[in-house]
Amino acid sequence: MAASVTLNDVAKAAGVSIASASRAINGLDNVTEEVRERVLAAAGKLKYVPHGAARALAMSRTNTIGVILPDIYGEFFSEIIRGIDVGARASGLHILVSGSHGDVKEAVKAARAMAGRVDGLLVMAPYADADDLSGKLPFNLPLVMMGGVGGQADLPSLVVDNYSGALEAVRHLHEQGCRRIAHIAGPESNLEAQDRLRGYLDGLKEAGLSPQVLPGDFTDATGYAAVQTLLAQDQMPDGLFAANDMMALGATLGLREAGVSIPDDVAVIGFDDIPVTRYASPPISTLRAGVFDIGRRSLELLSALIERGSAEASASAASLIVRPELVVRASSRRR
Amino acid sequence: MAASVTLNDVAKAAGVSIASASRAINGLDNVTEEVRERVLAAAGKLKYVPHGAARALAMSRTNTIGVILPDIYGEFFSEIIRGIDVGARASGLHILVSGSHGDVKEAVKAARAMAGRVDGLLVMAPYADADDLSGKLPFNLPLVMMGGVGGQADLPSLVVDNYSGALEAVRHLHEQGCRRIAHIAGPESNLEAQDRLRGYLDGLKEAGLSPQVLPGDFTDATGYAAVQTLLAQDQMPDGLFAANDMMALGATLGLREAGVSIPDDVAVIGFDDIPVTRYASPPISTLRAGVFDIGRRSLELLSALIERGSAEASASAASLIVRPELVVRASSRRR
DNA sequence: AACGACGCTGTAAGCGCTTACATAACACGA
DNA sequence: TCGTGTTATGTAAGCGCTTACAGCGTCGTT
Repeated sequence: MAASVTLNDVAKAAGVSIASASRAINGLDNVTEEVRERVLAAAGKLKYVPHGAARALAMSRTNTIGVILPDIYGEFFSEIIRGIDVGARASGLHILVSGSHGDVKEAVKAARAMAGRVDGLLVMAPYADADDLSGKLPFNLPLVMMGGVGGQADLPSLVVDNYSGALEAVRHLHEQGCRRIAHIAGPESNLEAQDRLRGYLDGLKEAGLSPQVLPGDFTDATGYAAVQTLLAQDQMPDGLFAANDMMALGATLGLREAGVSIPDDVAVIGFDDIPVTRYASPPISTLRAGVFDIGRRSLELLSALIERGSAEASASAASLIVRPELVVRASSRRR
Repeated sequence: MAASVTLNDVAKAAGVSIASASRAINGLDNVTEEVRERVLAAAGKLKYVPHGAARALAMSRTNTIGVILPDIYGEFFSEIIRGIDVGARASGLHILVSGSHGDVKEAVKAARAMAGRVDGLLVMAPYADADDLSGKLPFNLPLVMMGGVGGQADLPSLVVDNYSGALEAVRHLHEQGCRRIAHIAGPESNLEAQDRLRGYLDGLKEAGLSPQVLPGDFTDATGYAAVQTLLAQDQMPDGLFAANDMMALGATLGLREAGVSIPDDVAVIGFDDIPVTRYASPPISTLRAGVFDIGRRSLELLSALIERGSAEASASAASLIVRPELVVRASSRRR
């Protein structure tokens, strides 16, 4: 079914041995110019294309890295992928992506399927029960975690300081004069969401305010739903911190529909700084986690691990912690 | 570096031949229960993970399909990928993605790199000079084009009827009372953009209006810039058709800043129906190309090609044409 | 009791490629 | 002229896996 013309065919057509053909095609220097030309000519005529799997098997090198994300689309992951893509191009690597759809088992399955097809793994698995992962993932493949792991996280990783970010969000709203600050939380089993919730709670305690937490799952729909809940109660909050931007977006949509003024009646802030926050009306304040950079830097880290022996390097690899940056836009700026 | 424990190790540990080990692991029925258990136990203890490349080489089957897009991030492509992902999961396939960054040569390079690592290719290459492609791509790999090709398009493909869509957009604006309808075009070398431009021009002719075309490159920045140009001229248009949603988004941003009312002063419509159009304010009218479906259906088509012998199937594969659907939102609805 | 049929297991031949090693060819200085 | 170093080429051994085929023990049948 697949590519039928092999290196052997090329070698025969050029009248040389398969070894010479291989050398000529790979640009090694120990071949006569004449042979090289003959081989390349033959390859061109036959439309020869090297067989990736065979090459990978022979060299145990794939020049491909596997990427496992909860999902592979949507603003947030798209931005991560962009970062990875940029890094990968710079390192001449290809990427094999897979979505785990929020399931640890799926993530493990995906990782297993990638074994032997990639030189390293970039994994984001913000699952609370991810102890499984650490045990099952590393079939001595270089691995970089994005965003922290459940169990004993001794893996090299790039994590966002979600707690501090959330704290900062709350402080910001407080400074803007908000006194009733509600929080739309992320999925309960999501580690990042948990940290953001902790930051929120501590922030409110610090300010001496009483918290209100609404459930959410990181989608705009739940942000919208949360607002409906709020609208139905006696007193609206005057500040709203959503655990991510998509929910903040859904929330502003709901507020706008209800004729609530942002930020005057309710100040809103999200988390992540995905591109769409800028187009919203009003543009949404957020904590810039540098999503793009997380992707790019993770890849660079992984790439470095691969270059070295991986095993030793892996041990030395510090876990980088990214401190998110407060980005104040119209949705929370009161004058 | 990579996975070190091989099937051979497992076989030895289980005290059986490598063939039996293979059979046990792959769930074939011709093994004693006892042997199977021994093998699986050994595999578990040794943390054996099958080597993908080796398996691929031996079976000439990868269960992976390659996806080549101009870019692999951003709302539009993200949506395509989502469609592909959904389809792939349904068919038990993995996806190897690559961005061609708007360059035919890159696309070809990516495709070559995928040879032997995928069972089929899903390609989007809206380049005007894509004749090269048709010649160089098909190393007898099943292939489905998304969105049409430059040269003689005898390849199975899924294309959007951009011309009709554009025509419809113009008619809609006209019906809403617009009499000076400007167009923000896509990249000149982009086939889809060309068709949309043609549709626009024909639409204006049909309505007896005179056209005004502004350059763009599908990014929000150029949509914004186009509006600046318009604002600087004597008379603003009262209708604006952007060749894609991102530019429409940038345009509305610019108009809003300038205090121009949408849709009363200027009615705006985009193309593609990417998710963000719904969050914009006002929500943007557009032509729903069913981006998600294009991804999913392309994959299904490809998957079918792979199942059959590919070659013959390829010939019979009709090119599906998707007619975009007008979605009217607040940005162009005048009452 | 002998024979074929049947089912499990092992042996070995690849899949297409790279690469260590052997070989051959050639040029050089002595 | 011969040995030696240098370089181009070929041979063959894998990389880890699947799978056709052969081998062999068992059982049912006559």
